[in-house]
Amino acid sequence: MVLQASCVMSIPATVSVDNQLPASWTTHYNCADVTSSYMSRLWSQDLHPQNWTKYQVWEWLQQTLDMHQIDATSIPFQNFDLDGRQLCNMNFQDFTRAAGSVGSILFQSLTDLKWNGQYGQTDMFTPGDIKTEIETDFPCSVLPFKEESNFYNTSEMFDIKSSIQPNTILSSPAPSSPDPKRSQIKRHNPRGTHLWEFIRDILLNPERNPGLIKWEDRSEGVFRFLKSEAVAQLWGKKKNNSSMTYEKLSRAMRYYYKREILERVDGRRLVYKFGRNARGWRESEK
DNA sequence: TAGTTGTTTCCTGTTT
DNA sequence: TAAACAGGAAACAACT
Repeated sequence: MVLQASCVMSIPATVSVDNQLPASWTTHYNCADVTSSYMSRLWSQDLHPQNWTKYQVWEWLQQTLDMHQIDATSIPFQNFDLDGRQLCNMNFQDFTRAAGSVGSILFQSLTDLKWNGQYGQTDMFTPGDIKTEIETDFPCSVLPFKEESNFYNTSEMFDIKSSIQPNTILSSPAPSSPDPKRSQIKRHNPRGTHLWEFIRDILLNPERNPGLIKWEDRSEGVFRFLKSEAVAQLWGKKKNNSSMTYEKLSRAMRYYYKREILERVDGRRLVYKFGRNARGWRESEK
């Protein structure tokens, strides 16, 4: 199976198959409704939560935690040694009992999956066919912009981390539960979302970012900046850098050529192309 | 504490 | 002539 574009599982290539529990979904939506819609898209094409195996429950659990940037050790995984049917039978109180303050987030996520999905297929993805990517964030770029500015309003972001009480440290993992060490794998992504991912996610969500960047050739990954300075300011806003300009942004973009995240498009101004190391932009990755 | 990474900033020269 | 491109160099912050 393939996942939604921009939502690529992140598992180091060195991790063996049986280790390929959700190691690092680095997606970090900060807005609950966006998160839920994303999760719906992510899972809806596969299998109703009722039909999940224990493994799939853990997959969902960890992905949800990663999305909210919640340390996986902050909830006792052994409390989720359940299959999908048991999980779906849990009510809100059960979730808060099992996961403390994180329970409400998990409940919300599951509820959304249960009601917003389109199920019926039975080819739930297996660890082996999950595309791997170490540092993919699904950034906040899909957050709705303020009408008047088209820019992020970071103050509106839902900072779930700050609401988590780290008082539910996993004392001992359930024998078959995801390895907490694995969930603590650190990725070198000091500033959160990478620029190219930020750009990618604007492209993937044009309805939320009208007229900033557009695809020139979707299948080839060619895109063009329509409002280069606006994108730069948007990026600056995200990075809390009011002095960001397109000139600086484009310099950062050019560094991606060497890493083959972007390819040069000669002779065309404001046009870039995703390279072979850019993930999550292809329609086939959806 | 040093090294790494991913920018950010500044700059000069070139191309469109 | 302005805007954009190209890329070197140094700085910076977060992280390993």
